[in-house]
Amino acid sequence: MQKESAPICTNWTSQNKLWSNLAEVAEFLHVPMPQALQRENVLFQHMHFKAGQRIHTLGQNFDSLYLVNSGFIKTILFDEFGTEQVLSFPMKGDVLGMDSIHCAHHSSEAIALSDCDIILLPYKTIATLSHSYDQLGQAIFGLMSKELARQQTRLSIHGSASAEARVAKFLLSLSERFFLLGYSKSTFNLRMTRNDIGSYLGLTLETVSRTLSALNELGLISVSQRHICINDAEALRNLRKLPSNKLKAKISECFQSSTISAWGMAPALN
Amino acid sequence: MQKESAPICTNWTSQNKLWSNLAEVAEFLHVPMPQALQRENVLFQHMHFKAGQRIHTLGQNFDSLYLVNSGFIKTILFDEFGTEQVLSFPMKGDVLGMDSIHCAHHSSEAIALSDCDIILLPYKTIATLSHSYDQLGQAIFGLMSKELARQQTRLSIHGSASAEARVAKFLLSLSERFFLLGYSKSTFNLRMTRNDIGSYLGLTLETVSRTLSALNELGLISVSQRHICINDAEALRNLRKLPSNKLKAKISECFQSSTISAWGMAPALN
DNA sequence: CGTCTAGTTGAATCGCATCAACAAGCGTGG
DNA sequence: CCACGCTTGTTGATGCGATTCAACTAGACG
Repeated sequence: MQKESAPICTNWTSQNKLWSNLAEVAEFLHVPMPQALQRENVLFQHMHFKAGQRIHTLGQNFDSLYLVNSGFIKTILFDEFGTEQVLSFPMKGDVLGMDSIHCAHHSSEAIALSDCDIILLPYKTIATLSHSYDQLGQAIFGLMSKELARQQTRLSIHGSASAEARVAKFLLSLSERFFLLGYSKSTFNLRMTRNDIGSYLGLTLETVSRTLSALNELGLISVSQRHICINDAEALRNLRKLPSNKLKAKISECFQSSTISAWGMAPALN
Repeated sequence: MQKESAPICTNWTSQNKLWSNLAEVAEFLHVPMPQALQRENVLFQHMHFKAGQRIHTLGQNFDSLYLVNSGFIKTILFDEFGTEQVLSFPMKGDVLGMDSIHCAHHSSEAIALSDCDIILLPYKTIATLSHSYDQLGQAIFGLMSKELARQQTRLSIHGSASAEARVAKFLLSLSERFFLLGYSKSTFNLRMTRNDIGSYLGLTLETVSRTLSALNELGLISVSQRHICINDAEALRNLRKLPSNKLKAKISECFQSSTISAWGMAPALN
């Protein structure tokens, strides 16, 4: 259970500023880099944020996209009554701010959940570069499109899935993302509070807590505070809903045994 | 209550095909058209769909965006268990298919809710044009960004709002969109079923039906089948939740009068 | 005429939110 | 050091709101 004090950043020096050239950014975005542009001398500024700081705030002028080089972030939206809704948990390689391109001001906020190193991609620069460097423009199209598709599947989850299924899917998606970044897919630390998770999933923090406890009791995961260990990814994937409390009560009325084995993979039960 | 047999299309002939030039498409997308391109002779094909037909289907090769010239559409996503989730109700001026740019196949389906005239915007053409015609590329960025922002507010509604508030917001947004297209903002026909609305809002069709009835009884709207008349948009805007049934029951126990006036604007009640 | 789909309405149930009490972790300051 | 407040997380009891199941009506269509 590593202390967070040793950051994983590669090209990190103790200064607050650092610059990346176009080739580095291109690699980050998985865009092929044509020879003709190899000597383009555009530089992109890095910015450093401490945990809790805002990368951008509601209403702030929009002039730049943000590429996450290291660290963890949450983005939030405020509804008409001022309550906040968590939209995403960006991490290394993700791009923020695309939802604000269409207007002059940011419609959401982004808050660092840990110390972060962020690369600024001024929108004007990106737009200009897209001329001569069409693969970049296409890459941005691709990024936004993927983001749209992700939001759509989130919507469908919000629409229909049970609390258990939502939490399970959330854990699996984190697991997947950590894996793609080269970390363990089965054990990791949550960077956000139960409240944040609840907001993200459309649940209350109590429900999230209870659900994690339930999955823990079933042995599908092991939870202790923010440390998560996924024991049975397949079961999580197939999970629709846990047996209802009433059902549980009835069953445990019958079998007074204290160790009741694997229920929870509900396809059979539902 | 007009028959639908008289379409509103302007440049419609009885043929199934028709072509638009770049200037027309640009105007549709509200993109300024530079002189240099005035004589660009790109043509965009129209396609005609009858109500119930699919504009594109799940898994179909992606090679084109779709610009709605007339008619009403729903787009749907299938979750892992095959149940469908309504994603949007595009109408005149909206662009479909942007969620599939990032991969070779459509991840969703689009179904015509009425007869439709659709302009095909081949993605390759758009991408190529974006070179020389940078405002077009920016416009696409803008469209996708706006779509992202819209999805985000939908997510936040799904997360927190009551059934009444969701239905109210839905009606208001339709009203707004009709208004922007030059139709009445207060009276219109729904083109989709209660089931579609429910799926779109994350509710069941019964709940939608009940909610519409309730709003009707309160006089905020008038409903009769698919015909909607908005009587008090302001009240709809401010609506958080209706008084609970239990509360209602209690109140009507006390006042046995049959005409109980305007409750429903719940800010005071919540 | 019967059949099918769309919509309405009622009654019962369930899942999650709400309210509340409590434990654990953590920094602060006496 | 412990006392203190503060945030985060856990767990229990209760109730509301939306779902579910079901019966019924109204149109559309052949």
